[in-house]
Amino acid sequence: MIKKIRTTPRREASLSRDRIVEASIELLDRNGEAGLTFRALSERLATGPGALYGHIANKDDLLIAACDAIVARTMSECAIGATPQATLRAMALGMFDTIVAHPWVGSALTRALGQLPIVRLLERTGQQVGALGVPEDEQWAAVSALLSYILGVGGQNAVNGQLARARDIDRSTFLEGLSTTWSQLDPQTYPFTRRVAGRLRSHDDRADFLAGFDFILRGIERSSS
Amino acid sequence: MIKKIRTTPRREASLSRDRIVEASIELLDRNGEAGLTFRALSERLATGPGALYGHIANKDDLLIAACDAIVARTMSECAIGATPQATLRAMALGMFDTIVAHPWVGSALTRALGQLPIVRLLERTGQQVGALGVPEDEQWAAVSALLSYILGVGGQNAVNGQLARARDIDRSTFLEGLSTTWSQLDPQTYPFTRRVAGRLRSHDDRADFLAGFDFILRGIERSSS
DNA sequence: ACCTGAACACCGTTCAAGT
DNA sequence: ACCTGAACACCGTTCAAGT
Repeated sequence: MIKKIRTTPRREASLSRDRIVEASIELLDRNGEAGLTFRALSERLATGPGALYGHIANKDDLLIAACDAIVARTMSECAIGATPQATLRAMALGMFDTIVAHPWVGSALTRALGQLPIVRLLERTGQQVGALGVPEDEQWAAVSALLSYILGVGGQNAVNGQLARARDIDRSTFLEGLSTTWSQLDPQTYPFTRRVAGRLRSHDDRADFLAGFDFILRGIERSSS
Repeated sequence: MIKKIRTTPRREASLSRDRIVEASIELLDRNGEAGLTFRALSERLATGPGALYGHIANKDDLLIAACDAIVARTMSECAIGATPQATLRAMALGMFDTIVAHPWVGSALTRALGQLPIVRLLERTGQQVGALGVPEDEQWAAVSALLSYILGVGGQNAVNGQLARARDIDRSTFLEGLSTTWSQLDPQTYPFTRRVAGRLRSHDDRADFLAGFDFILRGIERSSS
């Protein structure tokens, strides 16, 4: 007896939350936040848009789940340093780099208030701040400052990346344009902005990020000693 | 001769960018980011959705313009202090309060990279950091740290506010829920989060914000002295 | 029990037609 | 020159019907 030949390709596996999240990440990485669509997603998974609602609550839920998968990976990969400061810096840089690689993670994080991806960051930050010797009743302030900063820069980098994709401008031409716009501002009301306009093109986001993180660390150390 | 009686109400004024922005702010304040719709907006202005495109480029442009109107007002209202530190703190608190009052401003700001509302913040911050005595080549790092922090907290507060509106939960019941969720996490992997869960309900966002801002200020002072 | 996909109630944006 | 508003090309989400 001859084996029956399939006319439609076999589905890789049955639909599951994990497969949906994995496919979402691919779509988000390829086309940014606009690339995640229930129609595109269901096509990729060879099903109908309605089927997805059996495994996820809605689009927000899906985006946060995708974000959490990426954050969990970053947390497990970034190094534990010799000192709490080093561990915190490694985590911060790890997040910076993943947001550069997956800009949509930056905007997803800002919308995940209190949810799992944020809790992962909160926990690691909290443990290291404790190890730093900050008294218990000052730990929350320190942790929320560090986290707010990471999320703030992350959000900026997200725009950076999505803007770069939207118009398919490369980063340096965008900065070039911003630099000329800023240098044409009124010198009376915008002296500082005009002054930094020139240096905009050559600056290093990653170094600036780390410098800012170190300001906060130093401020924390100073206040608890 | 009898005056002709109008059958439709007279338009207040002809369509203009300012009137559109003003109406947008009212819609955003009333119903959040979801409330700003070209249909709702054109109805409010007694015109068709297409007419708006004569005065604004697209929805993003409109949102940033509305955001800038609010930020400009805040900048002009917040006090100039006796010291650069005091002025910076007043500006930061002014932004915090306006974002609490207009949560959509928080998310609009994050998407306004390099645009007018950001430039207003950048300029004032830069001038005060200069007055603080930070050497020229370290000013950019200090300014971008302070700004990233403000934008980071602003983004969080925006979610806070929009989340409160979406489900019409009040803030304390939301924190209550988060507090119980966090306190049920695995004690082995989430000791810090569990520990702070209890204090979540009673904490003061505004005080935390200021404490974090002061960490950065202290870090800046320390590194440049 | 789970999937399917047409249908619903929306969006932002465009553009021929009007004034 | 400017406004009008139907039309276009999409969304997220639902739900009767299928298997």
